[in-house]
Amino acid sequence: MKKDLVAIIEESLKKIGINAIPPLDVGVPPSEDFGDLSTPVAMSLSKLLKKPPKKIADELASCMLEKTILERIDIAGPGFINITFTKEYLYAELKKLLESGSVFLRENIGQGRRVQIEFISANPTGPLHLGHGRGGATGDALANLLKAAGYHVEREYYINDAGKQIRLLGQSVFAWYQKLLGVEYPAPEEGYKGGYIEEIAHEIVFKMGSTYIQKRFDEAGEFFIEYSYKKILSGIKEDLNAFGITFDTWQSEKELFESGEVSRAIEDLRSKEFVYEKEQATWFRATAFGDDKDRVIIKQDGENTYFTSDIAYHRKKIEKKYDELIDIWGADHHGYIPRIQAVIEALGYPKEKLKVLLVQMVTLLRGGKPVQMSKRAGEFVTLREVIEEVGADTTKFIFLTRRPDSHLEFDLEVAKAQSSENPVFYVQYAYARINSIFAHAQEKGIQADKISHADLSLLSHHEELRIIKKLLMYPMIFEGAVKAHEPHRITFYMQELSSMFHPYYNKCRIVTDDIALSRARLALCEAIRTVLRDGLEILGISAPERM
RNA sequence: GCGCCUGUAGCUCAGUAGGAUAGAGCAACUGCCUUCUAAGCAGUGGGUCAGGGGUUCGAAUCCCUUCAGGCGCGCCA
Repeated sequence: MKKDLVAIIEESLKKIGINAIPPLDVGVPPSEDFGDLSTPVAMSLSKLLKKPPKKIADELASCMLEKTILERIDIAGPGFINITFTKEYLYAELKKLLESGSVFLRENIGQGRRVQIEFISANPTGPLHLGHGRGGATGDALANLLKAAGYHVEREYYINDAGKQIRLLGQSVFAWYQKLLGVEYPAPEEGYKGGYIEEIAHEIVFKMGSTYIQKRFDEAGEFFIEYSYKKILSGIKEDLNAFGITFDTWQSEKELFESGEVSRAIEDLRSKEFVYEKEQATWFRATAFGDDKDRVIIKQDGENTYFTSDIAYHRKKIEKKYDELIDIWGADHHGYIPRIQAVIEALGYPKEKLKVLLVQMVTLLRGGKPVQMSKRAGEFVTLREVIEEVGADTTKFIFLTRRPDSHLEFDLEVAKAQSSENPVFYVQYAYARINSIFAHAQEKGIQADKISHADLSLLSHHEELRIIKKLLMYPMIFEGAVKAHEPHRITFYMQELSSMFHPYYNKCRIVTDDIALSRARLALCEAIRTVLRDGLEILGISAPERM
């Protein structure tokens, strides 16, 4: 719909002698009475052409008038050009939608370009919490969205299975293990304290007995570290499975060290003179690329920082020649962006190669009161608990009705209480309802194959035309969501479409004795179902056959 | 102190890359199930877009500033 109009406007602009065509702004007017689509192009050209907007609009309109798909062209307000399509055009486009389904709905914006999206990447030192859930829902939906738009998308989870935190995890479990066997052993300072630490220790006692009793940590540590993080990682994978999120690749940090990629990355930067020694430490010259200060990569004690492996990790990613890299981070890591972009540039790539999408913090509430969370103290509500309490679809939907950069209050009581009237069910119910209509139609003997040949011109009710127009706007919403990397636009569209379908259902009976009309209406339902399915699939939310 | 994000209806949030009369859900109130699913429908009320300046044909949106909240500013991750 938008594409056709843009083509017409461009052609008309040329006719009135404008060849340098600016990016055309086409949108939906504030009121349906104004028309189907609208453009302020006459106003934006006014200064350039030194003519009043209305005059330009008049000239454009007279060129556009000869187009047969346009029913009406109105010039309104300060110079808006409002256009209304003919019914014939709407029916023809609806027919295309019915015939080609997602091909019609999804603009091929990616053209096969390769994108990698890295998200969640929570340390395997404890279970996932709600913040990871938000990052997960967002990353997964964005991946689905870009894939639907013709990108070749890979989802990656980066596993921080090396370094200090993971050792601290092993020590925490080790201390519990000794304690369970009656040996007094000090828990590490700043160690992990959740109940899951004790559980893992129990498991080790059960499996290994007293093999490691009264050993020193540096004798037994490797076993405890490995066992613990692998256990936690498999728990994370189960949680992700319950949340309906999958990854294509899992990159281990440890492996980056073992394969020598970390040292190669450092040597690479050193050879470019972006790495130097100072005060018994090794530094990366981040200030050469606009960061506030240089950053340590090898500490005085000879240990690497987390940043060191991140350099190697991003080097590895960038050398895989993706067209675009997207990292999704919690907003508390925002200060880290200049540093990692400095790495990208130091490696000889434009910093735009990596896009970091920040997802804001989630405040978890129960009945309006904040739930205190501290990972190390072991006090937190896990993602799994939230999924079990309010449901995966509802949880995802709540995340996907917000912009990523909005601070989110997630009230467990509200999410649960609204459950029966939650907008997610409103959308899913529309889908289930349509299935039910089709089941009923089949009982009445209206065959599905006849629906595709329905006489769509019988869809003449005001409600029906509104719905058709809404359906035809989907590609436009889709395109906007893809370009802005904003899946939530799809969510809002889904709600709007559903809010047209339900009243229609109540007002106009779909299956009646009038076979021809029934077929036409079923065809419309089929189109709605197609769009709902497409949108829900992108959001990663289930489309239930019945409810 | 500096940096990033946020401030829109009682609550939770949208507002399409500056466009027309600022929207939705929830909550509140009134009606509707012998007909394809009432997780639905029809209707009512609800606003100093945090405050103040500026940019221009036009600002919730861009710039400056004040206020409020969140998060960062490690040889932690």
